[in-house]
Amino acid sequence: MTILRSPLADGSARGIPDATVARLPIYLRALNGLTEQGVATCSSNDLAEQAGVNPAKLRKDLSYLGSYGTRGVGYDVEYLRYQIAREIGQTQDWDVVIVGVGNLGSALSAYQGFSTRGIRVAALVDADPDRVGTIVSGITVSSLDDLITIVEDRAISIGVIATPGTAAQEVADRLVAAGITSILNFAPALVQVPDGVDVRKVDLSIELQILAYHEQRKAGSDKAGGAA
Amino acid sequence: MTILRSPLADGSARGIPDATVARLPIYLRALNGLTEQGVATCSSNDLAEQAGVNPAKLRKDLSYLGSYGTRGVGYDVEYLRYQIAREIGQTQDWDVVIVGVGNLGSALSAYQGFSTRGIRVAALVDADPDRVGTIVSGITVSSLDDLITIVEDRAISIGVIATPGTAAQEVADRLVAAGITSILNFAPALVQVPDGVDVRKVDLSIELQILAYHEQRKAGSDKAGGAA
DNA sequence: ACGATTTTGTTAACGCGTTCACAAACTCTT
DNA sequence: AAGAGTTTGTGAACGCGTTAACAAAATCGT
Repeated sequence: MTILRSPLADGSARGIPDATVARLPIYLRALNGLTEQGVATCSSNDLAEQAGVNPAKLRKDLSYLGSYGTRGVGYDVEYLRYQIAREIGQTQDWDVVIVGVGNLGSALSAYQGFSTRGIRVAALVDADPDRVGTIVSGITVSSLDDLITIVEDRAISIGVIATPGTAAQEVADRLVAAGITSILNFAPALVQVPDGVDVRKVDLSIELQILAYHEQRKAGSDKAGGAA
Repeated sequence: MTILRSPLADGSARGIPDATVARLPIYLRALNGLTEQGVATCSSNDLAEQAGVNPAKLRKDLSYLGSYGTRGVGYDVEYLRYQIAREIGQTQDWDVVIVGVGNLGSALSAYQGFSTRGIRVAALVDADPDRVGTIVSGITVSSLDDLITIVEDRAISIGVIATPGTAAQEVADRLVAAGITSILNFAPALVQVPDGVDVRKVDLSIELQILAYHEQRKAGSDKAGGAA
């Protein structure tokens, strides 16, 4: 239980704010775009525009990583790209296991965007015996009962829940029991996990419901769409 | 151009914070769960636990809508459910058009969670002629060129981008031209839209990259996984 | 009827994140 | 070499969201 936070013991910056961490992949993508355009150097203004953020915010975010720019010049695109990639662990590939090979799980397993961002779908798992053994996106679907073996053998630390909401907690428990310490939950249910396990939630319905709220607000000004 | 914000002219509360709006669907789901369990009344503690938030936060959120609870008693589940549903526009169904019927678009069109949350996939659109005319989730795929007609005929105000990143801006432009005023963007690219159009972004890779960052942090304590 | 108990609605403090503004540091021109 | 022009890195102000704390208002028990 080495809980010691080690405040900047080595060179690496520690304690990067969550909001910044969430933006680093965006910067990385923007830098990749600049590289493809043949841009070798960029200012914080350039990069901020590419990433769709305030330049000051960008600079502050980068300052948490270190001083990788040059005053009066800007940032070396390739150098900064590598530094961010190293910081967020994208110098290596991360294996993930997807639980639930329905429509969403299948789509995720085929998602093109993962491989270029250091994410590799290493295994597919489903509870339905009819699905076990079938091949999806080139991967043979395994049984949920084999989860522990799969996770241990391939040293997987990230799991994705793409099941119905009713199965989410059960799956989460099994993932944790298998040694998974990070979970991305697409199921419309919140899962309880022990300390030390990270959970992020993506809720497709809620995103649309939020948009619907704003739509109603817009319409309300004109036609006063009351629930008469 | 009635930009007047009308500070609580009628009964409806105005200016609900974004963070609160994002949680209202969660409360709604929690309330539905309580209804299914046959619970008729609940305290803020009960509901907050179901929703996975702080009770004080829940009460503050609800206070933006009005005073729908009873001191010493709690909230009537059905009554509160209706009030929230009305506030976020879920007393009606919202039609959405999904652009891009690849793996992700197909999965979204089949997603069970939408219908129970007032979201109805009203149309599917794709630029690929081979896909146009095929039937996906019971819906005939239309051509991207027919977008304007579809949106106008069915009075759709919400669009979903489920295309590759390279097509995202082009699709967004077409959606806006067709009259769409809210966009949910799944493509790994940021899109520019004029004022008055809301865009929300869901980035599947980034969610996993954020988890990978934390995984690296965890592992770093033990094996100092340096990029030597 | 009245005090004890429960629970909401709200105010105030706190913390985090964003943004501004500017000194430090670099390049370029003359 | 020195000043003008750029651009980074960061300290400070600001704003939003979260949380704690408590008064107001209802029920319950006697």
